[in-house]
Amino acid sequence: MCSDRNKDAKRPRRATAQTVADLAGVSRSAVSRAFTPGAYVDSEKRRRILKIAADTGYQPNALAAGLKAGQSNLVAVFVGNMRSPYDSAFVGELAQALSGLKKWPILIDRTGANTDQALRELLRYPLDALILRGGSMSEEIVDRCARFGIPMISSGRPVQGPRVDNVCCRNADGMTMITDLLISRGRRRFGFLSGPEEFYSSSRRRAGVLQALDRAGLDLVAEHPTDYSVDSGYGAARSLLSRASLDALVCANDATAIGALSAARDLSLNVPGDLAIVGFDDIAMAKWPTFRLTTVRNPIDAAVDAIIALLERRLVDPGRPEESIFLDPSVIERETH
Amino acid sequence: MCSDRNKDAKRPRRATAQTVADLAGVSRSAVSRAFTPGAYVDSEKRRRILKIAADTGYQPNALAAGLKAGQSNLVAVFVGNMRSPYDSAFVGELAQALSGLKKWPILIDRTGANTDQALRELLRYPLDALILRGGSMSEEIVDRCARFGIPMISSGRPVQGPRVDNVCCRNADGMTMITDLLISRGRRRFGFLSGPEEFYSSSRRRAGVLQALDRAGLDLVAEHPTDYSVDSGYGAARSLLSRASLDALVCANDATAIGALSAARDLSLNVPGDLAIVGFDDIAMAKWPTFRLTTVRNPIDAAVDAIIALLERRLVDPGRPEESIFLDPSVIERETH
DNA sequence: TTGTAAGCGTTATCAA
DNA sequence: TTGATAACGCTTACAA
Repeated sequence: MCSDRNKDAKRPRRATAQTVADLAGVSRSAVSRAFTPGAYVDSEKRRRILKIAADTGYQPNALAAGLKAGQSNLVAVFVGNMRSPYDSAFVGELAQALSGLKKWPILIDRTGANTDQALRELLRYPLDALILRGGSMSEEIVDRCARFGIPMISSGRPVQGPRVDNVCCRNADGMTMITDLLISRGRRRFGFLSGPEEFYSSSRRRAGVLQALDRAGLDLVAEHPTDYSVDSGYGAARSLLSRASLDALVCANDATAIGALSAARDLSLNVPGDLAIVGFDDIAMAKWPTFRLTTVRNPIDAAVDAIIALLERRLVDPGRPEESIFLDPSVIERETH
Repeated sequence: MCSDRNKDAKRPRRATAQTVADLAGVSRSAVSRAFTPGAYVDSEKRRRILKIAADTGYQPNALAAGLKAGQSNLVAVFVGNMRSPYDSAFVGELAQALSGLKKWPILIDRTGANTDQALRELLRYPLDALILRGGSMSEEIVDRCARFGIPMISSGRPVQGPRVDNVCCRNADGMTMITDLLISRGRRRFGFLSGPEEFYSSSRRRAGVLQALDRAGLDLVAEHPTDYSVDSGYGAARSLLSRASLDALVCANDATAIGALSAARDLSLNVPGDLAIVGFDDIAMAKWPTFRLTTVRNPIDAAVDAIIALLERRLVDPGRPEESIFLDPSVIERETH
């Protein structure tokens, strides 16, 4: 093929500090100072410069500024699965909070074909940090991230490593609380829908249920694994409910609880009359009119606040000791218990 | 393994091409060439350089490379609301597809406090493009984006402007198809739950319903606005169903259809016996066991494919004429019609 | 308060 | 095939 004829139709290069400086009759550094809060510039001159900048659409090039400063203001956000309501709400909140700090989230979805490769490519940018939604990720991949050398904040799975800070919900406590609630309401025959083995949250949540039952002198009557999806919750609940007589079904997350709720309905069980069903996370769907699910709130806002706080501290002092923040879940009583 | 020699030190600066060059006893340019596919380097030397790079953790600094090239490989993805299942699934798919192109999505959520400000700040990066999920955004904000001067791809709301390409689902056709289906099944008394006036999709979807009814010589019996949320769908449906006798309720999206489904149940209406309820989008929840919603598929995969294609073409030839790709929706028959 | 000049880490060009 | 060199656009000592 031949060379393109509209080569001159190239995208116009953006205005630079020099462009503005020439137009304003000042030096390039004056322009830079006009954009630097607290720098020494005659305030009248600054006004003139900013005016011309606005007219020409000039903005300091963040690539050049970042190169100079050794900081990109870019933050990788690595998340398990954007199709999970919890993860996507988490990402939305986080993106908002980061933009307040003028940090920009680059989104990486674990479900991508070769994420490892992609993550490595992304590291060509001198990222300020890597924020990991590790609750929905395997230990292996999380550990790999911790070795990249950039500051990391892991949410949902505690990770040991240099410059790795942690935010984590007290999963076990949450489950103990809600199981206690069910016990106090007279439930005695408990079933449990567990999460994927490789997720940290799964084992902690299971431990919480077992602890509450143990203290009450009760045994788990039946148990079934799930992959945390609605469908697998549905299947697991059907199988469990058809082979055991239960009066309470604790589910490792809301999605499986929602599946279980549907299964109970299909089996003509009365919820909460015959059977209590509870979940964990308090995703948006939990309060939908059809479900009104009693659940444990895994607070996204608190998690995001904690991440932001840890990030700010780490950026101020990169050598500071690693820190972990634990979040308290709370029971949300709706209509399925 | 993990050497932590400078625990008090500032974050170590990353290895540069010079570091690797010195170690390998070659010039900086040789290192650069080793990382440039198809550049002239002795293949043995390249191997040695890459080995040393791997050992030192060297990767070319994307900020410097981008500064040089006048291209950042960064793409802004501006989305209406990450709490909407459609938008978040869209973002997930898009992020995956972009990483295959080595383009990195920076996520901006419209619901942020001062998004306009944030977007402007983000433009300090020489972004390759701005991808806009405009279906869930007002015209005003979309037009503002079109004026930023960087290539833009709008999905879900056609936008006129230089270097603005469009991807859009044939909303009206989809609604016409599903309304035709209901008519062919004998439905005659139609209600409609409309979307927010300021969203482009709302009016198109409404037009599609009206066209099908018109051709069949039917009138819309009743109509109620929503904000596209489940709750507003629930409220709108309750209000509509209590004042009009309907045998079909067409909803402008799946969320409102799901709300309507719950309202119908609470009113002891038999779906689909007494009343058909259908939605639009085919979000993940539409196929959940409790809903099994008949709906119109608004194909995310096709939209993402189209966006990627448009992006590639625009990057190759920035001056090319603007292009629009229209996507065909399809009816998904489940159990509510 | 202002301007000059020296990098930041790359890559493209050019001469060897 | 290789190495020196000149940008890319910015910030910040340092000098004026």
